This record gives sequence, C-alpha cells and structure tokens, in this order.
Amino acid sequence: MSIGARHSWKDVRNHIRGQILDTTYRPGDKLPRDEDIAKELDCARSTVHRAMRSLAEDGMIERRRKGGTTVNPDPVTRTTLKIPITRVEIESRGHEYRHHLIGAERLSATPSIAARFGLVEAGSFLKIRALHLADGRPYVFEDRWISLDTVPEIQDVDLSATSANEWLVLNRPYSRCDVQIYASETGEDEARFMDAKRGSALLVLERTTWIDDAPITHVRAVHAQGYRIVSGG
Amino acid sequence: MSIGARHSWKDVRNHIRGQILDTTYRPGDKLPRDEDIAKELDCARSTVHRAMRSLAEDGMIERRRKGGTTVNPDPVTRTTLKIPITRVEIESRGHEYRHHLIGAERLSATPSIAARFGLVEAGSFLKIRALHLADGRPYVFEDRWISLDTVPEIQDVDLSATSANEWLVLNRPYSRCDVQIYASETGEDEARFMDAKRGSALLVLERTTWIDDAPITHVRAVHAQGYRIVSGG
DNA sequence: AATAGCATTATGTAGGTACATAAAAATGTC
DNA sequence: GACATTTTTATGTACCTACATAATGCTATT
Repeated sequence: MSIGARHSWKDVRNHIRGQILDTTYRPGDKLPRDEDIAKELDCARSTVHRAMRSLAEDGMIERRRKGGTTVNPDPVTRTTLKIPITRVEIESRGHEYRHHLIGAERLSATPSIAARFGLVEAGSFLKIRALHLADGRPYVFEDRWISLDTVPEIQDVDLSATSANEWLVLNRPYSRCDVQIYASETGEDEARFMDAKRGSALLVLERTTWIDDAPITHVRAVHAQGYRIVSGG
Repeated sequence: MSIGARHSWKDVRNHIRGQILDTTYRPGDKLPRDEDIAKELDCARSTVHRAMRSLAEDGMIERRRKGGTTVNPDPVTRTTLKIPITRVEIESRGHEYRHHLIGAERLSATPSIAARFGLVEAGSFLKIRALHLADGRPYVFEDRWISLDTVPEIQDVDLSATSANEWLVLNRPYSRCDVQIYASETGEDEARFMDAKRGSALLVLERTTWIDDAPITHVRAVHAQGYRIVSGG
C-alpha cells in the first residue's frame, strides 16, 4: 500500500500519528520496524527515524533498541512552559516595566534552601526581595537566594538598577533548572508589597538553578492575583 | 584547535554549550557556521547539525537559514510538564486510587466554554463533575465538558466505573492541547467536595484538547490543598 | 530446569553527498 | 535614492552506507 510521493519526515510523522489517532494502532500496540515502514512509504529509514524521534519526544510512542516501537500505553500530556524574564513578559504585554529592590542581605542558607540545592552544608548567599511592576502595579514579588560562592560578582552589581532576575539570566546561564508551581494564600509580605487581600489565592512559581552541580539561585516568585500561566501547545 | 576524538553529537553539544556557559559566546553572539565547527572538531556537518538542533530545542540558541546561529539573546526558562492520567499519578505515589462521579448532564456550551474551543456556535456537550481520591481523600475535583459532536461514544460509557479522564486519554488521543494554570480561592463546590477550608488557595489546571479542529474536552481540575506541580528539568 | 554465554535484531549514531529553502546581500532599474 | 530582482549562502532535508549498542531470545552446559 504505497502512498506515492511521501518523502518528508513531517509527512511520515503525520501519517503515523494519524494511524495512532484513528486507532489503527492502539495504546500498547507495537509498530512495524522502521525499515518496513520506510519500505511501505517508499522513503529512507533515516527519514522514518527522524519522524519517530519526533513522535517519541511528544510522548506518543516509546522506542527501545531491539524492543521496537510501541504506542505509549499510558499517555502523558506533555506541555512546554516558556518562562521569560519578567521584564520581557511585562513589556510584551504592552505594559511599562519597573522594578523595585526591597532589600538585600548576606545570609547563610536555611536548611530548607540548602536542601533545595542539594547542599550538604549551608553556603553563603545573598538574599534579595524585589518587586516587579507593570504600569506601576505589582506584578511579581520575588524572594531570591543567590549563591555567593558560585556568583560572587553579584555583589558588585547595582541591583536597584538591574533586576537580579535579568542580570543572572544574561550573565549566568544555568545547566539545570527545577520548577515547582503551587497556589498560596496571601501572607503578610504579599499583602504588604502586592496590595493583595489577605486570604486571596496567589500563584507561586519556584525555580532553582545550577551550573553543573554548583547552585546559582533559588527564587520564589509570587504572582499577582489573577495571573495565569498559559501554554498553547 | 582540534579536540581529538570528539565524534559524538552529544560531545559536540556539550562542547558548544560549554562555550556558551563560560561566555566564550555571549547572548546575542553569532556562532560559526556548522561546517566550520565540523572542521574544527573534526566531525561531519550532520553531527554538528544534530547537536545544534538539540541546543535549539532547549532554547539556548536560535537558528535561521542563511542568518546563521546565534546565542539566544533573551533566554527563556523552558520546562516540560508531564501531566499523567490522574489514576497513574496517584498510584505512582503509592496511594490507592478511587474515583467518584458526582454528576453528568447534557448541555450546550456556555459562551466562555465555546470561546475556549474557538467555536462559533455552541455545540452539544456532556458536562461532568467528578472527584479523584487518593487513599480515600479528595485529590482532584474536575469539571469537564466533553463534545458530543466529536465524541458521541462517551454516552455509552459507564463513567462511574471508568473515569472520563482515563477513557478519553486512552480512546481519544488529541492533536492539540492548551494548558492554563492558576491559583483559585476555594469556592462553594470545592469546599463541599474537597473538604477544603473556604478561603484556602487551590491550584487549578485547565486543559482543552482538540483533534484537528474538532473540540474533544475541556477540564478544570482543582487540586487539593498543598498540591505542587514539580518539574525536574 | 536454571543459568551463563552467544547470536540475532531493531534502534541509534556517524559519515558523506546532493539538493531544497529561506533570507541576507548584492545588483540592476527606474 | 528607492525599490524590485538576482545571487549567494547557511541551515534544513533526504538518501545511503556502515557500524554501535542494547535488548531479546536462543543454545549449550550444568
């Protein structure tokens, strides 16, 4: 059953995805070998391979050497969140960005922060609290720990002019990033700095970054009421 | 400056990533052409290409035909969320899963639901409310709309035995999925069904799925207090 | 019947060639 | 000088070959 001129890996991907979507192959089923699919669709094995890799990245199929390719038996919704620099996010929504440094102090990591980084002993950190404003209104309140062992230069940066968020992202790329998202009731700090009603629900985004195994920064970013993470996938 | 036996695309990727991390190339800088990198590292262009694609997928670099490759000037934290079927999530945490159908009724889509799907006219939907329990305790409360035009078979499914979540994922793969995440105060329903204190903050995950342009389902999944989305990236 | 070792096999990677495509840069035309 | 057109060029795709790798499953040995 040849398909004619079907030579693009995207076509191959769509063809196979279609077969999975229309239940020609069901969750748990085994797909033919790449080579056989290539023969059937009259294209090179490498083209099928390219398509298969794409489907595997989407979580639609699973591939194992010698074991072959199977349709993922318990499908997972995979969605990629893109979290930009706060300034960029605010400006891209057409608002004017401003940033306010609330306070900064040298501290050693608390046990819970050290644990987050996977540190055995508490290192020396710069703890910062800052507010990001959109058109003058509180947008994100951040509570940040920056490792002075890994990023000593941060001490020479004027953090009231450049936000730590932006300086770090531009000057200290990370090799690993953990993200946690949860809902939190408005606490004392948030009520004070964000004009949020006590008892309202706020979205919190925590990020922890490392370069190799060295900690860079941990942020707890509390977003203004009504904030939504949107991922069009 | 040859590197010796550096023939794996992963090595090439790490080499280039290293050069970006150690600021040999900074955000906005242009990288050499694939071919030149290949010559320098003594490997094939296709190997460099493979490495570059991987870096581009991570959002570390940007590639444009003829324009060449540049280090992403405003880096984005990219993280991939994996949202499993609720049953699988609960069981993988070692809890016993149970599911309770609260109610189901035929309705036509409200304007806001129709808008979410991008529908011009409100179609016919099955509206379901259900509770997922972990070790007998409320874990997720879901409010779901299922398109009867796209998925008429759902009417023949015993949704008190199989959760709509699971049936749909296994029988109706989607081609597109939108996700929104936000924090919500406990409303009347949640207080009633989830034993949550009025005024506590809950994490809500909304998902809308389509097959091609046809709507499948929209869920508003309210998670129990303390729930965190964790993405180890 | 259990187990260790070996052969088989499907996917993964690397290399090379040729051509496609998009976009920047150069050129021509008014 | 402004604008349309052509050329150039870096990335993208397709195909093919050869070999690597990791499971699977068969076989021989006890």
